[in-house]
Amino acid sequence: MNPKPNLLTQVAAALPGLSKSETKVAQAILADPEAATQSSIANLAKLAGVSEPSVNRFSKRFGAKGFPDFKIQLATSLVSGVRYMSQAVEPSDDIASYPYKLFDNTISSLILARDALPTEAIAEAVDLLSAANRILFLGLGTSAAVAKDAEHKFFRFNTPVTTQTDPLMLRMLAAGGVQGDVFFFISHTGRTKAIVEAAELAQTSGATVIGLTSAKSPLAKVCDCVLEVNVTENTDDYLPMTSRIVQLVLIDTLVTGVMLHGGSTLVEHVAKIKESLRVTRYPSKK
Amino acid sequence: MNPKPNLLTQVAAALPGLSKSETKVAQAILADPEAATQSSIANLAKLAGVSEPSVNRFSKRFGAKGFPDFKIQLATSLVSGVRYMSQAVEPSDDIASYPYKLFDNTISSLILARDALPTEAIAEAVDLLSAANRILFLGLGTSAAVAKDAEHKFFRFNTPVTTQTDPLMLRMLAAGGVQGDVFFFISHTGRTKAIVEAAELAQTSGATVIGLTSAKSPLAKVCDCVLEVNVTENTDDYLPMTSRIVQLVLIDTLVTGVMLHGGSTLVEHVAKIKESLRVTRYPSKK
DNA sequence: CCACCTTAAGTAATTTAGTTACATTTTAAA
DNA sequence: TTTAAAATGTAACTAAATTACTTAAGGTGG
Repeated sequence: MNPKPNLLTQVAAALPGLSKSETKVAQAILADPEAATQSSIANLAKLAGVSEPSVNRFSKRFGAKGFPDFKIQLATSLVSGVRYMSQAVEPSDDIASYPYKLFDNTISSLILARDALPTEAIAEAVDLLSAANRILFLGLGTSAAVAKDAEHKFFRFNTPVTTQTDPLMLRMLAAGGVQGDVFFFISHTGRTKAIVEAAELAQTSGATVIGLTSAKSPLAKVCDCVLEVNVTENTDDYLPMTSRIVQLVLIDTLVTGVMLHGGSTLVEHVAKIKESLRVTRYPSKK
Repeated sequence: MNPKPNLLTQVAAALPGLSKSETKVAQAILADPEAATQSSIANLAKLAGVSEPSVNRFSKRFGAKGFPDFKIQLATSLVSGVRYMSQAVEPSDDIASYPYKLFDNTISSLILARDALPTEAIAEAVDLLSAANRILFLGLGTSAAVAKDAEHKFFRFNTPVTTQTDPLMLRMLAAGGVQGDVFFFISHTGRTKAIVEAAELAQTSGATVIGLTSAKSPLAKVCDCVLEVNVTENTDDYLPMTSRIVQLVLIDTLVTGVMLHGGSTLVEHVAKIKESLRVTRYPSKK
């Protein structure tokens, strides 16, 4: 639907197959993409140590109409200066770099996820969740926090909603599923045994099973509806971080979908619930 | 540090103060920013129904060197086609629009937050967390899920970490704080009474108090270290969504900071913990 | 209420930047 | 070693953008 492979990534990927001067141009651009978007063709040519037409040819090779067009596309690959490419955090990073890297990586993941949203699955999940008599959000570890967040969001609707992290309770819940129940399993890897087994049990029990996981995982195989989220964690040495953010935004999408599905009645209901929280807060001045 | 207010937002904001032809240009650009980045000055002038120099003057008014430069800046305001402006979800939205709006809004918030990161406070919080004997992540409602996520992340370090959502337990915990304890309060509004009161108690008890909240809120006033996150929720009719995402990424930043602070010893410890989870998963094929 | 001044917008000339066509060099193959 | 094809550079050319100038519009003081 939105096939827009990032130009900067493309340039990096094409590097090995480029000719001598084209390589020089590519390197000059990759060295400082922000600067490249600002320079004239003469400037960049000088910087790369090649002639102007070489830069022009380079631009056309990547599908641009010419150099100015290339610059525009390049600028689009940068998000307000965010380098829309994965950058691992290194031990040498300091306070001036790692926070930005983390935000940039998260933003990049969201952009990639946005360009590959499983809209049909989302629509299906919204229908299933809207029709549910009971919803169970189930995840372990990091995904438990995601499940908890989902519970909070859906709690504001009229449908009973639960989370559970005890594996034994999970099995019992899953085994006791009935038609009308929607089991929503969350697992980035889709390989957590306790989750996959619970999903199998739920599937057998006649309940509806939705999975928020990566494609072709064991969990995906046992779901009625799979919400695929394929995020490659680039911070392997450290901790998984970006995938759950994407999961959370996807859940926001489902919340919004259910809300729109429910129409004004549901909106009013949610407003009422929101209002009930007012007294727990100190009033704002405005 | 990175003061880059978004051009598209700036244009929209400047609209009321613009002259007749400048307004026309602004409208033409706002109507289809993507197209504007692709057109020539002649094209855009025709589209807006003004002369070419008007477009040029317009460009300069917004700090650009000229029209081409303006186009580059404009392209930077768009993230791979993401409209880097808040767009409210409307009842008329369907599956083809609302998921993208949600992702776009989240991405926009992250970009804005990234350009206003409280780096000093982050550095301070990292030092405090690294030195802590015990860490308590405390939030209610949506922030409870954020706290739970933080707990999961910090659990992998050597420091004892807890969360608590029962308001009575919260008070008791806070009252019983000792030096070496780090109370980490999470509240988007910073106006939740139970949280603010607990923060006051913790403050009095001699423990260190960190707040992840918005600036100048009641909570911010009673913290030793305030991590300001100023996200304006643009989905007022529906549910708070983007603020917690920013909070989560900020916590990721803290986790990374503590990790870097701890050096190789901590990295090894975390690797060991990660390894311990392996047997709970089905092996991946590769 | 009119004249003048200030600001805004358009026209046309100029300048700058980018492109194309062609020449030269390099490289690989026969 | 010759030859041809691919790659790169030079220079002429084209298009686009900018500047300087002119005209028009709107507001203010006489």
